[in-house]
Amino acid sequence: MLSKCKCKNIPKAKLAEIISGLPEKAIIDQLCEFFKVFGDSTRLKILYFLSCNEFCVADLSDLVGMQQSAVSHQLQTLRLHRLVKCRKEGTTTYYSLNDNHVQQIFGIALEHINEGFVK
Amino acid sequence: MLSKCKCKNIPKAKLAEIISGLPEKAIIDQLCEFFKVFGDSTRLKILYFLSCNEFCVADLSDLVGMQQSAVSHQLQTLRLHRLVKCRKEGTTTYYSLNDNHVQQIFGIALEHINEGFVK
DNA sequence: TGAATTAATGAACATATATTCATTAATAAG
DNA sequence: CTTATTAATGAATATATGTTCATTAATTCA
Repeated sequence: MLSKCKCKNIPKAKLAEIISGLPEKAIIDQLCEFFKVFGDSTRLKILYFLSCNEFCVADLSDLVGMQQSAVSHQLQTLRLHRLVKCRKEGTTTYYSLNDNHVQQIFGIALEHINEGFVK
Repeated sequence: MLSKCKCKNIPKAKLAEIISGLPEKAIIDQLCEFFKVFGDSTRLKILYFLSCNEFCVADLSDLVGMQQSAVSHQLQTLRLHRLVKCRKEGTTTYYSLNDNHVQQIFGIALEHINEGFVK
């Protein structure tokens, strides 16, 4: 490990500890997928609106200004990642947030963004 | 707004409030970009290692098992998003975390993932 | 000055992904 | 039963993005 590198200012024991502390691939992949979900403006808008109230697909379509199909596809990925849940009433499907972490995540992200203007 | 929708179970006043509360495009785009940075396994690994210690590019290249160029490109994006900072010493560049939110974000994301197994 | 080392950069390529279009499924209403 | 409505799905396309390869820049050392 670290064959070519000249950075020897870290004890081997600590280095081994760091390497063994790397989360296993499955965890990293899940983290990755989780963050990817937030990395799309349409999904972010949907999540914002659902953080205010439950909405049906047609509502969300209007609100985010995107076709029904596009919104439905995005809701599917949000569902698959358990960020939203839905209940059906006749032919309409009402979506709502399923994860209390969404708000926290947004808060931290906004802090980071705001710091960009301060610095 | 909400022309075709039958979901009238929300007062117009509240709806207007919700719509006006939508963060402006610039903010959403920034949020989006911020989360995209975390949506890549190579970058996640880099961030993990940098959360333990500072490392030079060659180190990180070995640690994440990826070519120097790939790591350098990813470090560039991490730098552009102010998640890492660097200091130069001769020809080597040492990178370290620049954002105290990274740990928090990871924590919340891990909570979400773990809940997936409980439910 | 010239060779070696480390990192950064640019172009090309391959893959991933968001959107659109068209269709289907499911339910409600006439 | 037929039509209308709402949402979900699949295929196709266009765009975005990560990695590699090749090169360049900057610094150190002989």
